[in-house]
Amino acid sequence: MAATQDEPTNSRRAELLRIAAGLFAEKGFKNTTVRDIADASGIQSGSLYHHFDSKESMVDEILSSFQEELFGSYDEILTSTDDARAKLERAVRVSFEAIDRHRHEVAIFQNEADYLGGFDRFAYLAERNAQSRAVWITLLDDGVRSGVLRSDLDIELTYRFIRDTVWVAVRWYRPGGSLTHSHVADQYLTILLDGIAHA
Amino acid sequence: MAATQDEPTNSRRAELLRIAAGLFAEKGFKNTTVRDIADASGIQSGSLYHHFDSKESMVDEILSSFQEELFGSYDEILTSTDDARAKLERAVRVSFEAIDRHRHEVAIFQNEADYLGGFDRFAYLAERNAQSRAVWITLLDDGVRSGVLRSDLDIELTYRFIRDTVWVAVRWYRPGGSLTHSHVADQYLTILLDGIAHA
DNA sequence: CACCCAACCAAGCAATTGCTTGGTAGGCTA
DNA sequence: TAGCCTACCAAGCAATTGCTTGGTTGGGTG
Repeated sequence: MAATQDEPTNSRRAELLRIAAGLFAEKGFKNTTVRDIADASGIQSGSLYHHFDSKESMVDEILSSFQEELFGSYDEILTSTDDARAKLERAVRVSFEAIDRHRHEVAIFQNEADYLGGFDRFAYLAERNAQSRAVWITLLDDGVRSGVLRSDLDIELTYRFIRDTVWVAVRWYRPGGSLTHSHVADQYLTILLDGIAHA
Repeated sequence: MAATQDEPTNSRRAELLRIAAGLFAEKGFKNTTVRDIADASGIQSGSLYHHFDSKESMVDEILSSFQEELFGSYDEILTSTDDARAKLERAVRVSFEAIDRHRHEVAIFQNEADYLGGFDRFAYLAERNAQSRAVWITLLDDGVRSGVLRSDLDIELTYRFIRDTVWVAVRWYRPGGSLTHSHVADQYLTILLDGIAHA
């Protein structure tokens, strides 16, 4: 797991990471060459190695710092005093917010977690995945127990459906477009909670 | 678009395609080398070129023949005499069935359509995408018009949610596992149509 | 028996890959 | 003014890539 040191003079470094994240998200990690990143940054490929150890270090920093922020938000929800339904709604909204503010990072995680997870260095990705599952299962269990959610649900399957549908939105959602992330979250919660069938 | 010629002696060819599909689905297209495919097939990498023009030809055949089958199923549904709700349910079930029977092909399409779509040769992927959208939008419109579905739905967003949630299941669904594709379809339709909230 | 042909091998080529090396420009500081 | 440090360049290396080439094998067919 990479250290995310926000030292005074890392603006250039941070910019290079942003550029790399965009390329990784768009073309895939392996499919993006260090020369691609260098070209997009207006420097030579070798110059990247003044800032970073390797291409792997770049994704590492991109992913780990994003995950840290995201799970901070989840923790806030879990420890809040909201009721089960409000917590579930907040978790969904926070996720769409993450897509809005960090679409490159989300896309990279969605597309590359399987591949990267194979390396020791990225073992934390699997841990984060388990942690995320724990959050959602807790929220769903609480929902059923408190009578907010239907009791005939297959919790495990429901978790997968929510997780997948929320995060896969990163494929088409574009910040600044005609849809805001909160509008998308509203619509999604409507469908998820009450279904699309006429009452 | 590749011709899918089922000539008498193409068993070896078909087997190589199946092996390639598995690798493309698991590791990605660009991330799978012709040597990987050859190793998995027990032959030399050069020998693949006795059967296929190029690595691209292989995905091409894999994807185009799958798409042909899938859209045949969709057409059957559209031209059937079922009511709006039954058609929608059938479309969902057919999709989960496709995941069950052709998970490699589905996974490849989900993961590589963006990348491959950039090449002229794979322009048909975008056409198929549009065709698929037309199918779902038609089903949803009919549903709203006939009163089966709620009229306050954002049809475009609803389409995206259904499409994404259905197909993304290929990431975790495993044929022969504890869940059958029809059980998954049942649960999904329950959530989709009636929601997860307590009535 | 002579021939054919599908299926393969062994070797290698040109391009692309991640990364290394030795050096330089220019702003800041003691 | 001397020294230092950040950010970079120019060149290239070893490995890997998709694909080509010329040749071999062995089961069938006339």
